[in-house]
Amino acid sequence: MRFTTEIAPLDLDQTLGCGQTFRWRQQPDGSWLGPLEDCLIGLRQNGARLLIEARPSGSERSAKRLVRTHLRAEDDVVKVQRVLARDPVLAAGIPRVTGLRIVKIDSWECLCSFTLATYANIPRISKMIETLAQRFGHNIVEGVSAFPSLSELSRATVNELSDCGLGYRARYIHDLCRSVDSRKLRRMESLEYDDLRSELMDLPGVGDKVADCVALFGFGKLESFPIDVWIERALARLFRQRGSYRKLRKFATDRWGPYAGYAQEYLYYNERARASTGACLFTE
DNA sequence: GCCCAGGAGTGTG
DNA sequence: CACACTCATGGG
Repeated sequence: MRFTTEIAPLDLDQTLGCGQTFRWRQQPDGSWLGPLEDCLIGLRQNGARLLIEARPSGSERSAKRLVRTHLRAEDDVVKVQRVLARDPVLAAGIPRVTGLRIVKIDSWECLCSFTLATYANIPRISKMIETLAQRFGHNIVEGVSAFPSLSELSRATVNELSDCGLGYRARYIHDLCRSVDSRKLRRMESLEYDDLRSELMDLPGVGDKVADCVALFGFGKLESFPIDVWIERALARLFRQRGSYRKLRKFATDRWGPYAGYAQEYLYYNERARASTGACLFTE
């Protein structure tokens, strides 16, 4: 079953390919394939129109909602960009990333994904997540499995997790499964950013950066500003800001307030594009 | 082979 | 609070 939905502005390649998600794969024909909950979704962009294919058959009804939630279709990114464009450093580059959207990831999957993302490169992170899905998740269609639920992943021993190539992160995931339950996750959905952040940081393997990533992508807190090595470089080069996580986070919060998450996304995209192609959107 | 990765935890000054 | 050190491993 194929159908369409309208999300604008949207640049699917930028949004799904920039490294904020780990399970979307671009196909040789340019379309994107990835699992959302119990659907395998195929996406192709035609201007403002998004072509959706969903499997297995019978899942089409929920697929459109899944896609719109994942791509945060209701975000008023035009307003976000109008506000952020007042920033003299961001202003010049924003017209080139208008279709780059923050994604919304399932909170449990997001918590695990960014806990795994410590001290590993993106191809490896993707592989760790893929292996966990195949070994402990449930099958969606042939060859594709959903990310394991909390109860599914709780059955894994540390050794089994190590065998998935997690390294020292096996212990983090194992302990995470025993520090969280579905009731706690549901309650965290209702917390404001500050309380959510401190609760996340109480979890094993979750520090400043992971907590902010999970708050942003897993719980949709757009004021969150995760600072990784790329953002550190961007802040140093473009804004002459260096120092502790706390200090840099305060700089971002004071400067971009409720839209810090989108500012982070633009800076992250730019910094990585700069490293790989030399292209640079923002001026110092 | 070498380098480093969307860091976190722990111990020390 | 700031820094140093370790963690376990694979992708580029």
